Amino acid sequence: MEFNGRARGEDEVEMRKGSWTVEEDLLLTNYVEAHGEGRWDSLAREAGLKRTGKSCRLRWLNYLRPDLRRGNITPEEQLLILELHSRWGNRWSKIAQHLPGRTDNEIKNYWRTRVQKHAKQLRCDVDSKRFKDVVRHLWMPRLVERIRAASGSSAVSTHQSVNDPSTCKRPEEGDVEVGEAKCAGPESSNMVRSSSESSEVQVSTASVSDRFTNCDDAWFQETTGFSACWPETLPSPGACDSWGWSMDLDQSGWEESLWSMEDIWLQQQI
DNA sequence: AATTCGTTCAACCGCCAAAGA
DNA sequence: GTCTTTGGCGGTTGAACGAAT
Repeated sequence: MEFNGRARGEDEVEMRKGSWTVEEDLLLTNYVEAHGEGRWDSLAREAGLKRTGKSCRLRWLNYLRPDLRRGNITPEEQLLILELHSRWGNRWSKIAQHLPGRTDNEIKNYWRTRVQKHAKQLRCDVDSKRFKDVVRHLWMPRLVERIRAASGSSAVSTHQSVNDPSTCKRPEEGDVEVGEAKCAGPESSNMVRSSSESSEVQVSTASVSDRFTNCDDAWFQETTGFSACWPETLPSPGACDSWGWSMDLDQSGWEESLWSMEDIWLQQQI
């Protein structure tokens, strides 16, 4: 355990750093439950914790508060993160506001460990158009499919629904507002509202997936800023280099069961 | 069994803006 | 108007752990 000294008036208070002990967690939890959040610096002192206010705040928000959601990021949450990140970039706290029980730190870690890993595997920058296209055309449809499969409804041919205008459906009057855009479909139970940054935003995982399977590229580009450009003909599995990718997408573990290039190629042939 | 390597995530750091003195 | 304190945010680090060799 590390300490750092800090002058406070006449007192030289030694601040603890590093991992929190069970006793510290108890002290903080009991104090916050009795007195509420806020005034973290004085809270730390009054609770008898030799920690900075910032450290206490972080510990409470990221680990101790009772409404935290534990466990793996679900496909619905993944889809929402991808969607919101495409809109807002690295605004982790803003994104976290739309995932109840998840912290900005958790989402940031998810992005860095999972999403950036895929970009690295594809040998492209996470902010590049190519990677955004992969997210939009491979990853998100796959997530939608998984969500639909898990919910028991009939799976939609994602490629067709995204790219064939005849099967696409424009949002209609009365559909649910999502940011500046509209989407059709039922609301999920974890719908949240935020009125930050002047424009009211409503986002739900279900509405995002519905919108994704029901809408066309132009509309998607309008609402997300993605420049959709599904290739006219996809390369065969053995010809990935024509897309500039030498990565073997058949290998297992590309976001669990994310589509292999062969899956996509086969769909193209149907 | 021991060692190396890769991944995950809790915690820290630095910067910035808002509030208060 | 200026300085100080406080809290919030995004970026980064490092310990812990599991998998691979």
